[in-house]
Amino acid sequence: MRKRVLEAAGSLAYEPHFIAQSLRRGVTRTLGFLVGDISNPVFAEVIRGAGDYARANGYAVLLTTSEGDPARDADHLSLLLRRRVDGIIISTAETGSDEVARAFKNPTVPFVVLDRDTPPGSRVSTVFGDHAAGMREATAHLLERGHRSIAIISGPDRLPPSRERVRGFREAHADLGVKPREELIREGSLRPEFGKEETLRLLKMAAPPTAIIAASNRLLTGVLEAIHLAELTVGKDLALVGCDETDLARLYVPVISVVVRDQYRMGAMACELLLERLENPDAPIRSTTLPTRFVARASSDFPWPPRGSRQSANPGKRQR
Amino acid sequence: MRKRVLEAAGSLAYEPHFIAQSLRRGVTRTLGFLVGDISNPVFAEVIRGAGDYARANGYAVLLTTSEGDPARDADHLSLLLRRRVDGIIISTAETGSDEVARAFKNPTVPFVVLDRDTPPGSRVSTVFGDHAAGMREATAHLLERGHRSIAIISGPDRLPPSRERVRGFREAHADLGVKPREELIREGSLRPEFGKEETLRLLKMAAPPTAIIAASNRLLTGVLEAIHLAELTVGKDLALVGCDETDLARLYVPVISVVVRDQYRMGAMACELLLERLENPDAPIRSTTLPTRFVARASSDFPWPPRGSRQSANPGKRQR
DNA sequence: GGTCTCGCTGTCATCGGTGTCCCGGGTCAT
DNA sequence: ATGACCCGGGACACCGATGACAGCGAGACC
Repeated sequence: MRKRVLEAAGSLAYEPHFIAQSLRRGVTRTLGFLVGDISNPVFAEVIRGAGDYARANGYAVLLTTSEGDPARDADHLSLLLRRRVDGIIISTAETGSDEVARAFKNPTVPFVVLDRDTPPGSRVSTVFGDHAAGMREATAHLLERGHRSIAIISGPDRLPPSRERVRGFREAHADLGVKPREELIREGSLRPEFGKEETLRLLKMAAPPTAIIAASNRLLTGVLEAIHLAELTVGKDLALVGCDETDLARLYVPVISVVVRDQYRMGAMACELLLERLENPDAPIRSTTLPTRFVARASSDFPWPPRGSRQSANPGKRQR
Repeated sequence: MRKRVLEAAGSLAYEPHFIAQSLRRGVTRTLGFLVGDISNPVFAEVIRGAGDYARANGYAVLLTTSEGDPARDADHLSLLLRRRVDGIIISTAETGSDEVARAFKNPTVPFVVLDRDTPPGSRVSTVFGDHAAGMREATAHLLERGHRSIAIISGPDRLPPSRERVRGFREAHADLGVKPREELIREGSLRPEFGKEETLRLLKMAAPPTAIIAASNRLLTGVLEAIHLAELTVGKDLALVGCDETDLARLYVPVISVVVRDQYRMGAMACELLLERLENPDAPIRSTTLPTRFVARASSDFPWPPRGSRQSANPGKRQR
């Protein structure tokens, strides 16, 4: 009997009306994905990871991007809720918004937060990258090669990836009993211009750093711009380390060492945590941390001071 | 009276149930966006352009990506239709799929096709970039600087951007009455590996090209890899031109000349054409072409043969 | 006073799927 | 023979918004 019905349905090319199903079941099988900054190339992979996982489980993804504007975060959040998405993956703008914080504390649908702090009392799952570990490796690598004046340019302290990267940087110094020079730690913003300005400032110092760490792929572009402006050469005049596997890092000359994370997996993991809670409403809130790894390359993998350089103990007097 | 009702609705925080509205009105105010290749960084901008325009008009965007697999194109297309999107923007994989072609001929919702051929008899709007014009400029620029052996590495002939770029390349030669060397025109695939292999092959020739044009941003990464492998230097041993404003092009040393298009506008335009047909069901099918422009930079903007080079008329014997 | 026009109210069907309930007929075990 | 049980089938309510329509009372005008 069942078979006969299915056959008939097949021959008539019957497809259930998705909207009617949604109305009846009270479930749309649609997820919202709110990214703060889609112009960051690494997000393409996160989106792909989340989208693939969602689709494999019969969910579709509504994508919105707030371009770093916290007010838009809130707008898009309510837009997604109005559209009755079943759950939301969110990686907000640099600055948080009150409305978003409120939504975290009293969520109407399950949330998964990506690499962002959640206010105390939040009832949301989280996925973090273990950014400190990779940066610790990277810093250790530079220290081992002889650098003692390492600069790190990072985003604002309130963003976990930025904060954790600085933490890893400090830990690596502590591991070796070396005191980092505090004036070389520049935290502020993820905008490439910040990377550029801070690098220019660093390079103008009496005792400039011998190595620079750009603690985000977007900062790296600014740092490189500044290095070009200063007419210095990476791998010769100074060592450089970036974050994330981008075309730029892979194809720059010299190839740039980076701290990498598995973006695709982050997206898929966020989606997994979300679906877990959707399929089983009383599943507990979970938090996951995914590893990061340092990849040493020509931009930093050489002894300091370089062989045959006229570099003194004070690295300030650099030849061109 | 009307005011009193609205006030009451406001004070009760009443929000119409989106799904019920969709069912009743037969319209979801949701668009589908199917991109063939989301790992291409330029798509982030297209997506942003389309998303912004859609949102400004009360539409949301369901994003799916087929990662270059034509079978997935078809799957995702039917997925979008099952979800009752009101219209679809589509930039398919490299190879077309029969099902997709059929959908173009007999669309159940309005379609806008981005930079892709449509089979004869299609009833869809299209948005193209004027890739030939930009490439013609780029080629003329190289010819003016003295190059007579210019190679172009492009995607398959069936993709309009690839095909048009080669066309522009030929036109620029014809404009100056110069015959391009046919063996330097390499059409095949957009995969970076193709760019790498073809570049290696070109550089091994008895009379290698003095300038290389990578006719896509993804090919550029492969071309650069090959140039590094061959231990040549861009801007000295050969001139290089790429496509699209990427971090890599902007920050490579030397800065890479590129043919650029306004990605954001392409996305917004696609969305505009789609909404035009949604708001007015008997609006005619429209096609738009958006301009491209060549930006000359250090990687190509120098006379050939370079000053003080021992380069002969035959550019094959290159010094390192 | 009668008629006409408004504006407001309440009722109902519809969009399409789906869970529930009930009924009748058949099978099986006791 | 009787009750337990299963299966097919029909009827119906419901999800929430919304367009249509009828009914009704108030005010305007002749």
